[in-house]
Amino acid sequence: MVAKNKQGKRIFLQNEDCPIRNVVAQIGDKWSILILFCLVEGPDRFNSLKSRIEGISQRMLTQTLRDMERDGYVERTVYPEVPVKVEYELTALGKGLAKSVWGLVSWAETNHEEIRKSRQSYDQNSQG
Amino acid sequence: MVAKNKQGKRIFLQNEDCPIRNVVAQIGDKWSILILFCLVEGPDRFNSLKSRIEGISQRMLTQTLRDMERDGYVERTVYPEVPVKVEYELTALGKGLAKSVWGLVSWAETNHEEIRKSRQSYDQNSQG
DNA sequence: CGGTATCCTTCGAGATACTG
DNA sequence: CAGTATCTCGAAGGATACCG
Repeated sequence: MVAKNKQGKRIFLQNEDCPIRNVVAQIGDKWSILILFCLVEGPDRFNSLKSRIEGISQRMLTQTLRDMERDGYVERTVYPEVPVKVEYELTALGKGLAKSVWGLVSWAETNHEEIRKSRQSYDQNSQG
Repeated sequence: MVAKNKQGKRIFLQNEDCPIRNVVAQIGDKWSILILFCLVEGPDRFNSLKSRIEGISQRMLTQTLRDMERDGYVERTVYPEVPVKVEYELTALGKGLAKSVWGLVSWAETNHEEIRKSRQSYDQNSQG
């Protein structure tokens, strides 16, 4: 499962060994980047994240944090207080990811309006 | 629908006006980036792309190309020969996107192995 | 050659209820 | 507080057949 250039040379994989699929597809989900950028500011707790990211369900916050922990982007620390307190913090890997995603995000912010206009004009022309 | 920092300041939207969701979520799908990088090398035809991107179905190639055309990343040109020839080519916007995605992709390639190891160790520890 | 149209399965993700 | 367990629904995407 590979993509090739015109000379037939493999350019990258798309299976489970593919860096793109393993990184981009993972953080391309609905919530990962939002969580990533919340945690860039510093460690935060479960319910604080939940309230900062409007619209996320408890289930998806838990699941996305677990996936990010599994990938090594996030470290989870439990403080055995009563009631229990759990903090999530970016690892060095997570900070590196955030930094490298930032270029794409700022490009998106810069070009968002042009993209929106392109969609509008495309949708208008395909009405007739 | 916004994410906020700890002071309650909005940091970005997650609804239809959100640059991140509108760009990252779109190209975070299963095929967009693969197509994007195939077209970075130059214009290409439908069936050529189909054979270069192993595993993609005709349906998904069409659909993803249409979405990319709608966003303004790709320009579609029909040559009324017999049989018909259709070429897809990156626009300036598409080239800009490719360039800004490249940073993330190369980060992914660099750190892919570390991520893989993190997953392995996470999965081992959660077995017991 | 370059598509559409249709069917069908899988998976992401919201809602809700319960727990240490 | 910080989760887990189910249920459910809609969208994503593969397979297949047909078309200009």
